[in-house]
Amino acid sequence: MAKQEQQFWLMKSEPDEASIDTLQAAGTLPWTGVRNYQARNFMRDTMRPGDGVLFYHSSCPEPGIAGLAEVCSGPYPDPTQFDPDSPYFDPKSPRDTPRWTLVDVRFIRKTPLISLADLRAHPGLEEMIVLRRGNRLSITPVTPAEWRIITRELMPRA
DNA sequence: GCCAACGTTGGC
DNA sequence: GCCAACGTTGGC
Repeated sequence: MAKQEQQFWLMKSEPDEASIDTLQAAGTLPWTGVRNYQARNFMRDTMRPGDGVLFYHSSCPEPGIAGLAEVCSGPYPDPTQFDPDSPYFDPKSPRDTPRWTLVDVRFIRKTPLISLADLRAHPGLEEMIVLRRGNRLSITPVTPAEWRIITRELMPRA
């Protein structure tokens, strides 16, 4: 069987809810709460264990990449869609054909914050989806070239 | 708090 | 299937 190529992603999280420190403390976290079909489809159809993840802090005083993680499970139903006490409860999601799917993410390491300004200023990152005007997608693919630039040139040590 | 961008909903 | 209204995201 041919070895699958590693893929790369940027995943946004609001640090008030789950920061890189939350992930570090937990070790792994289920990526709950995604309620956007495009982002769900990435988790359900495309992500694989071992894929690299740029952990991004959004909607906070210092938005930017705060650490590295990796996908560590296959897709499975997001349990919060069935929990009436959860803010992510979706009463329209059928039990037998759950609407929302997630993957687990494992902590690798924290990094000094790479701000949006840092990303915008760095050659080779101009096309990153997260930098596009009006972008709201919480999970976006990162190209191997972008991953290499970010992890090798913007993250000191290793 | 503002507001641009964009996804979703629902009437028709 | 169109599209206006509405809600949410997320940087600033």
